[in-house]
Amino acid sequence: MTDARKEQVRAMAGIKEGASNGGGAAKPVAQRLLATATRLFAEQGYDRTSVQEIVDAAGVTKGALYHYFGSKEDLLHEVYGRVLRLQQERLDRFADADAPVEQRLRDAAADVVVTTIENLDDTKIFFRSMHHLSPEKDKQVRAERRRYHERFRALIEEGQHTGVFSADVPADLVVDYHFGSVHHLGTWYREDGPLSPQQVADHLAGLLLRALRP
Amino acid sequence: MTDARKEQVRAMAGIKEGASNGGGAAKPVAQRLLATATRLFAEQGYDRTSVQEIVDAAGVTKGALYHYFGSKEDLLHEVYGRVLRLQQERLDRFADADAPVEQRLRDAAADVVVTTIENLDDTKIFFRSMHHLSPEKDKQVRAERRRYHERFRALIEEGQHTGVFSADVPADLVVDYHFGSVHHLGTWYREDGPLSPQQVADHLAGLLLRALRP
DNA sequence: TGGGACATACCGACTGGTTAGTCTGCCCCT
DNA sequence: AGGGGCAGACTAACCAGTCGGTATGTCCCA
Repeated sequence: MTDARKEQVRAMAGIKEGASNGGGAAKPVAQRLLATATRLFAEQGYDRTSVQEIVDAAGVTKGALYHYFGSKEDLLHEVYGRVLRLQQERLDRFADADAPVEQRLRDAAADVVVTTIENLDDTKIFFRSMHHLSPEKDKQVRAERRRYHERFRALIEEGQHTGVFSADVPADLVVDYHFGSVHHLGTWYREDGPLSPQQVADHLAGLLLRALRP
Repeated sequence: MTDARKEQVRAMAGIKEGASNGGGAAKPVAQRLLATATRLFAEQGYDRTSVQEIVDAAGVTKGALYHYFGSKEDLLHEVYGRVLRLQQERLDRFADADAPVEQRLRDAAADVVVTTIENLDDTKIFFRSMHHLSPEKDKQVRAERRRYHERFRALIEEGQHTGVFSADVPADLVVDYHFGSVHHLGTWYREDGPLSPQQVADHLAGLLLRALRP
């Protein structure tokens, strides 16, 4: 299989289940491999998870994995791409809405918390294993992250310029402030804990908005 | 060398330089090994750093490393112990001070930011590689971290009970909120950036205090 | 004061095990 | 009959930890 074809297959690995997949048949192999790898990376870390472990857990062999993916690192990169696309798309939606800036920021800030918790495996991997990427892929991921960061910062600056947010703290720092708490969710949030994802999101967004009160 | 003796030597690895070390002589080997390992772990991650790399960079051989440390993991654990002891000691000092609770919380919150930045290599390792510890050491580290967390939470609860902090957000969540931003420092803070450690600390402590205003 | 007994500090070759990735070939669908 | 989709044995590299060995003290008793 050519590398270009692999690219296509990787893109398809994210498609919804059961599209062209009749009855009780199992997930397509590429999808199953990515899902299995995601879980294992989140549980044990990237370096501690061997390719053999992944294929065993997915019920296939190395031949299958290297048929669909070019390398172990490709799996990691795939996870990153998924998270980045999802969060960027959602941020854009909230930031472009027709509402006062306080509301847009609150909604965007809360939404990223909810989607982070709902994809906690992906985001755990994202924050914990970023430095395992090769220089080129790392550069690409950083560029996409910067785009996200800047969109978020623009919201805060808008509020600062129009006077609804305090301007005596750098907007950049506020972005990292909020994403620190988002980043940290993977460390402490437990599904069986006392707070629902939405409750956590409301609290964190509330704290951010209050910290920004003039 | 017995294991108990190794314990002693490890404890000494933290001593100040030049105590019984005359003239221009290099650092003691154990100290140099730990410092080198810390730097390499922070740069490349624990799993990506081989023991051979560490001893090469420190200018010794494996024999020396295993003379002073029981295992590669011991080096990691040593870094953790250093960070935990330092931060717990400082938190206790600020929390026990004779001042209004707002002031004590502000000082403690700002101090942990400054010491985190000043020991950014250690804290990078701490947050990124915690899950590389063996179950027993992990348990020990978690216990010490919980003690730290609870001391910090007590400060917030005190303020909530006396009415100087808003009580409509769980104190636990506020602790994780702040430590999220501290945790995150290793990702974005650059020594050559526009803000000094103290400035970052003042901003972050300010944001926390404002978020807690009733 | 000299010398044996023992400890410390370190060297570096070696071992057993693991790992990512490759390659050849079979099976099945079209 | 030709190629996509995989199986599974294989390889070359690497890695943590071990172990026998050496050099440099230090202590103690004759």
